[in-house]
Amino acid sequence: MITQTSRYALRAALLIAERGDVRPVKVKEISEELGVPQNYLSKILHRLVGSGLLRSTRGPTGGFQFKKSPSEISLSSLIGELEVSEAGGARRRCLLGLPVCSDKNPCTAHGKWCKIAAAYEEFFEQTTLDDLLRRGSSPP
Amino acid sequence: MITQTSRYALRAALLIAERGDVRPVKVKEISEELGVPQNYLSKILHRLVGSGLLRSTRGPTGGFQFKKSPSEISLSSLIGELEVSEAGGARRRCLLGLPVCSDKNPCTAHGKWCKIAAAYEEFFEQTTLDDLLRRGSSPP
DNA sequence: TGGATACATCATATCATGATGATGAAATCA
DNA sequence: TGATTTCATCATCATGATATGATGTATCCA
Repeated sequence: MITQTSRYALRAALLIAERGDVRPVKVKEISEELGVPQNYLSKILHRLVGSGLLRSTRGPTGGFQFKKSPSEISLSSLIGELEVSEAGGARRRCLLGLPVCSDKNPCTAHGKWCKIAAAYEEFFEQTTLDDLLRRGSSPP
Repeated sequence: MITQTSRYALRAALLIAERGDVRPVKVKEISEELGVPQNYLSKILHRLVGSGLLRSTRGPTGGFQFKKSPSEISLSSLIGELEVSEAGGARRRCLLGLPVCSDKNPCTAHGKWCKIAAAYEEFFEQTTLDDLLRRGSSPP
């Protein structure tokens, strides 16, 4: 449902969100903790720097930090730039991949499928990093 | 959400289901109608023959037919064998890709995400080809 | 029997994803 | 200043998805 790259990004982001307010979090630290290839993770985080979510600093005491609060970062804003191929999203919306498929002009799968696709998209748009941080209580 | 290959398979299957009871449906006919590469489609349909869903016959009057009624063919049985990489499905069930993520031992995304993933899987398991055939009426 | 038809298969190409290893470049600090 | 640390980047690779084109092979029918 989401790419490996996005999963890495998500888990790394959670670590950075947890620890980043004290000091920058190093790639090596994250990659060892998550079991993710260091160079690959470095490139992923670098893309998140490019999309304006993270700040990176080099040298000793360097690492990655978020520029915004975790509560302001939706999963879709995090993952959005990483999922290149699914971009456009139009393809995601019609199960059969028809160029025209809408409420007015639906394919035979439209009724059921667009509910699935909508729930999927809403989840990523409405869930924030903060929602996924470990907490004492778990809201419904 | 699903691969191009699966989309081709689905649309081709619908054509075959619609027309196949009269006579076998030719690859060329399908590929021209759907705008799908003929050789590629041929290979996809051949895989569906391999998984026991379709019967193929060669020569003039040849083509593809379903071995079972469209109402007995779930989308997951159709697509299941075509989506190699997502096989196992365990990866699909945890947003963060954790090896262990269950109701008893959930990741922080589990609550919301497993509803999404479950709805997705149920759709493919419970929807049959017959459900997607053009009909006069459209059930809720 | 032999040509035409249509599926089966082989060889090959392209692209994105997911990765590995080496090197470059900025920042820190002794 | 110069060694160390850390991110940035380059080169390369393996794999699966998505094809394309040529060839093989079973079947039908005149």
